[in-house]
Order: sequence, then C-alpha cells, then structure tokens
Amino acid sequence: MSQTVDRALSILPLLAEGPADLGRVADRLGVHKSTALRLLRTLHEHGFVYRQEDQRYRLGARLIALAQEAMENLDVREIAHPHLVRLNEQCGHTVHLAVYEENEVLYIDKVESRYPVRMYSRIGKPVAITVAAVAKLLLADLPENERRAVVEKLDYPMYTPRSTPNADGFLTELAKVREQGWATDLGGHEESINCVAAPIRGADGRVVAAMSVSAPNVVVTADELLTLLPLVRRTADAISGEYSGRTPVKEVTA
Amino acid sequence: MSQTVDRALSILPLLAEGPADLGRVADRLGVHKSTALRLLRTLHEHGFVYRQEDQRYRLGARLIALAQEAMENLDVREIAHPHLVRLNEQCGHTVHLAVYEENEVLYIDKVESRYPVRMYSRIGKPVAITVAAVAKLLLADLPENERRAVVEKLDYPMYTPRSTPNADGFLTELAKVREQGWATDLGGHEESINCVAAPIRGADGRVVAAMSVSAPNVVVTADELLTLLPLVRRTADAISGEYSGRTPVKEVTA
DNA sequence: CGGTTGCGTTGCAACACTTGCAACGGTCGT
DNA sequence: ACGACCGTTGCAAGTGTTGCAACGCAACCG
Repeated sequence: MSQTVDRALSILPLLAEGPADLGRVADRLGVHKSTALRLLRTLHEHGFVYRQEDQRYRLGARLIALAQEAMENLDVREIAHPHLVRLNEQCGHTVHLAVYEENEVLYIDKVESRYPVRMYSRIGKPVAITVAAVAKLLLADLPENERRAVVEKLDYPMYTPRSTPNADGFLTELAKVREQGWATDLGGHEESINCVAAPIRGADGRVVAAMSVSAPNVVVTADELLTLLPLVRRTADAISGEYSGRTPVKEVTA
Repeated sequence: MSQTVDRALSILPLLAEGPADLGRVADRLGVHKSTALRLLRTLHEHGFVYRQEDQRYRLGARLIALAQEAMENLDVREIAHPHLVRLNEQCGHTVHLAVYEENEVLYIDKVESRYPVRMYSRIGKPVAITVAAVAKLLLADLPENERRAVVEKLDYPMYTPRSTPNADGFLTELAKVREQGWATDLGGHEESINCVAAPIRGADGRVVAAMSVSAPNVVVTADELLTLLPLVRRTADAISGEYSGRTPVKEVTA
C-alpha cells in the first residue's frame, strides 16, 4: 500500500538470507543504488539493520530485541510455561507451545528433552504446517471458510512417505482432529520422530494455542508416546482453565 | 532519512509496549489516522504486525521468524553453542553468550542451569549493560574514543548497592577488565547472583563475543564461582580458536 | 427506538517527499 | 599511477504520500 515502506520492508527478508552490500540490495529491489542507500540508512537508524566492518548490511539487534518483546506480550506463553516445564519433568521429552497467525504456525515456547537425543527446532521458527500435530489442531479450529482458504493455498512437501500429500487429505485429517480434540504426527515430518498434541482454549472455547510432546523412535515407540496422551490433555486443559479464568489485560497508560 | 519509512518503523517499538488501536498509533506518530492506517496496512502485508479480533494491532509473527533467522546467521553462535553445552555439563550453571552492537549488548545464546534455582534472562533481551560481566568485556574492547562516547551516554541505574554508579567508575572498571582479560559481576544486577565471564576473540584479536557462567549465591558462593574462571577462559579460548581458524563465509548465489 | 458518538475506511486534490541521474571521492587491484 | 568499482551527495522532476472531509458501521444512551 505504501511503496516506500514496502520496499524498505522487503530489504529485511533479503538480508535474512545473509549479509549483502548496497549494490546487491539495490538490484534485488529493482531500484537505484541511491534509493536503496537511503532506505538502508533509515533502517539503520532504527537498529533494524547493522553495518559490519566490510560495509555489508546484516539484520540488526533491535529486530531481535523487538521479537523478544513481541513474544513476551503473548500472555498464553507466560501462563503456559510453568505447565510445560512440569510436563517435561514428568515425561522427559521435548515440549512445544505453538500459535497460529495468518497462514503460519509458530513455536513460541519450548522445553528441551532430558534425553541426549534431541530434535531440532527453534522458538520462532515457522512450523511444517501440513504435518505438525500442533498445526493440525490450530488449523482445525479455524472457521470453515478460512480453513478451506488456507488449506488450498498451502504446499504439501513430502518430508517423508507419511507426510500429508494434498489439500483433500489434509482437510480429512483436520476434520478427524477437530472431532477427537487431539492430534498426532507420526513420522510425517521426520521419519523417526513422533508427536502428540492437545489444544489450549480460551474462555469462548476457541483454540488459542496448541502444545505437543515430541520424541524420537529410538527413545520411545509411537505406541508408548501415545500413552502420554491423557497427561498431555490434562496439562493443556489446566492451561486453558488458567488462561480463561482471568484476562490479565496489560494496561498501558496513554 | 526517509520520512515514510521512519514513521512506519516507529510504529513497531510502539506496538511492543502492547496492542494499540488505530487512533492511538496515529496520535503517537503525530499523523492523521488515514496515514497511520496505510502504514499499518503495509506492515501488515509483510506480516510485521497482526490484527487481533478486537481490531487492535500487535507485533506479528514474521518479526519473530526474521529475528530467528538473524540469530542463526551469526556464525559465532553456531560455533560456540556446543562449547557452551559442554561447559554447562561440566559446571551445571547457566551459560550465556552475548554480542555488542551499537550501544546494546544482547544475549544470543543460553544454556540453562541444571540446578532448580534459575536466573531470569532471555535470548534477545538487551543486557543490563553497565553491570553485566559480558557487557564489560565487550565494551572494554571498543576503540578508546568509541568506548568513551558510549559510556558517557549510558544511564547507570542502581539495581543493587554494588551496581556501577557512574561513567567514571565504569571506565575504571573497563580498564581493569581489559587488562586482566576477564570480568565478573558480583551482585551488581541482582543481589544474589554472580557471574564470571571471558572474551571470545576473532583472528585479529578483537573481541567478537563474550560468554559467562552465572549462578545464584544459594547454589555457590562468589568465591566458589571464581574457581571456575580457568575453565571459562579455556572454553572461550577454544571458541576463539575455532572462530578465527576458518571464515566460513556463507555464499548466497545471486 | 432514533440520535449521537466513536471508530475504521475511502476518494481526492495539493504538495511534500521520494526517486533516478550524474558527478564526486575514496579504495583496491593491476 | 592508472582504471575500475563502490558508496555517497546535490539536484530537478514527478510520483507517491498526506491530510481532509465524507461515509459506513457499531455501540451507546437518552
């Protein structure tokens, strides 16, 4: 909607690929070097980009700090965290918390497995939306029309033979998940990793987040992991209860 | 330098304080509502802001994902991580990795203490720059004039009676730190928490990052923590060596 | 129930701001 | 020492941005 801002913001994902010099940024944006320079300067003033010694631009520290604040403002996260820790203490596996936001599912918290074999994932990383157990729960709860729209637009990469192959299969899966109130990912993302997930609901019953327990086959079989389902659901329900109980609206005085 | 972009970017820190509606954003920016609306729309298209059901704007998911990528691009981090983990396995305490960037010191990695009592800190959170041990190391290595400039501009909040009180005291401390090649924070930030830190240097000898071990008094006394100094320094040196050894330039084909 | 207030939204005309150009200055490599 | 390359700056042209005023909509209240 605003050309100038649009261009400036487009620089950031570009720099996320790695440091780039002025010429490169200008080329990728399709604008004159001087234009790119001025945009970069503005971004720099705000700390969104950083200029390293070799004069190339990198993403800046303020971006990281800001993202941090963004996450801390999510109250689900704060409420859920102690529950996630306790669950981890009980079962020992990796515990994740995720939310949905405009075509993306994002991990917003994580407690690491206590077993030596750990799965790779990072807070802030967009989730493999077509296969992750938490993603299924979050998408399953979207209003009918929105859900269809999102599902149609997705890609369905075959991470493994058991990955969700296409939109139709995914819709069927989502229907099942919505009905049963929990979800799994049995080797759909990484051959040897399974997850069980349960939804966290707000006072109105809508799913506001989802949590999961993940473990590799070498530690527990899928069947063994499934025996944790009641525990996971109880934990999710506990968080739901606490979350709907009060609405701790952080008031910022004008 | 670019008014439009400048305004747009100013919206983000503003939203970091908490969700805000259109009117509020316009007021804070000092522009007409329609202008603010268009800026917000552009930010929205790029996923930097999110519109919640009550129509108010929040920081968006893409911001978090971008910050994530920004951190993964820092090669010190990647190299250091396994060393941090090993150090944590050896001593059991919380291990931090931090870098300096334009007047801020930022934690970019962390391995949690294995003791039940943990200190609060978060990756991405700007560090208490006047007292943290890692901050001292990073600032101590700045070129004379830049160091003075930064130190003068800082605030010196008295978190505890042992916090650095003012610029002069800080400069003295930095001189000491530079000379001895390591730093401590003994209850300068939180009364009961102590840290020992060591610098990580690039091939040219400049400090590129700093790492620290932190533990509360209730677990180990300051003296006991200091006995870990050799171990911390060895770890830092190991990282330095590996970091200077190769320059794994991530090439992105145009 | 109708009027009022408050909010987000849109089309438009004026003009401020952005844009690309051309030229400069520095650094590196030959 | 020369040329090539990259970042930087002043300027004139014009495009994109801005504030305004008017609209639609919901909530609130008399």
